[in-house]
Amino acid sequence: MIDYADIIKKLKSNNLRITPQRKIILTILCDKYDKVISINALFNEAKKRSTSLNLSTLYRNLQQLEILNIVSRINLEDGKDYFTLVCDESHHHHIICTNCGKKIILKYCPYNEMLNAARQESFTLTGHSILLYGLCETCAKSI
Amino acid sequence: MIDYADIIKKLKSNNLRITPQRKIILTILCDKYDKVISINALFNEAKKRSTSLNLSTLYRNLQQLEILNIVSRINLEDGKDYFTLVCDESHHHHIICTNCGKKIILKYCPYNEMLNAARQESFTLTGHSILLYGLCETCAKSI
DNA sequence: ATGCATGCAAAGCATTTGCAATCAA
DNA sequence: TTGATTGCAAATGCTTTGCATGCAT
Repeated sequence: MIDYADIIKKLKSNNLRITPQRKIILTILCDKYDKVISINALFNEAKKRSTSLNLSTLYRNLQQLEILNIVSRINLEDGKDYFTLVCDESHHHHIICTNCGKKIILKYCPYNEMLNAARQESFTLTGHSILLYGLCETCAKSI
Repeated sequence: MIDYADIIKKLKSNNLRITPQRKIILTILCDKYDKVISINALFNEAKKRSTSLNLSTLYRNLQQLEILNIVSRINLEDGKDYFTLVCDESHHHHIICTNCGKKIILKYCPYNEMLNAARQESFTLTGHSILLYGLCETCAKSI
């Protein structure tokens, strides 16, 4: 699993500078490595930790981190984007807790079955998106 | 499959009035019943057909039609919303041509397998979204 | 006649961008 | 030193809303 130090290396090797703003963004994402987090939640968390961070800086950084495949952007059913550290580079999908954002890697992917279904309709598949919503054990108990 | 006349009935039974704007929106959606269409494309098509239609009227109508389960809103990977007539009320997913918007009903749904995967992680599944992207036969040939 | 629907303009909201100042390397 | 990065403010783009007018029933 990728950790903070690895990410810093990856940034350096891409000629990106290690600024206080980048550090705080990455620290928060690492702290919440098993959750997805919205831009606003990330921004508020950064404010709590009393580091100067401008919203546009946050947007710009998330874009860069996404391009470097350090974070991934997940569009949930509420229409908003959420972010999370990429922690498994092999093909997978997610189960996400709609209450706390906890994410689970779902290795299962019905790609072959879908491919067959697509072929029957003469479609050439180029991509797919699968997202499961639910409640994690903790949230299921507390709600 | 639901057709124009059915939709008009459904609108009337819900005390919605049959205005020229509603007619043009529904006519376009019926003409393109096998495709998804973006708000802008729908708006431009309406202009072509030379009927007065304001963008906010379009937004308002699409919201109402969605609530009545006459159209469904699909959020594609480009982040934009697309609309299409609901033409099969039973559970299904879609394969969508990224070139022309053609949609195919995909009856296949790996829900049970996903349920098992979720259980293994102690997640209670509450929803899922599956979307396949591809090229339809026509577009695959022409690109 | 009634009140739902529309057009218009303004407001809202999330995100992006231009630019000068700042700072990491 | 110098070029990447930031903060700020303005701009952008999409969607929603308030309100007076119009129109379907």
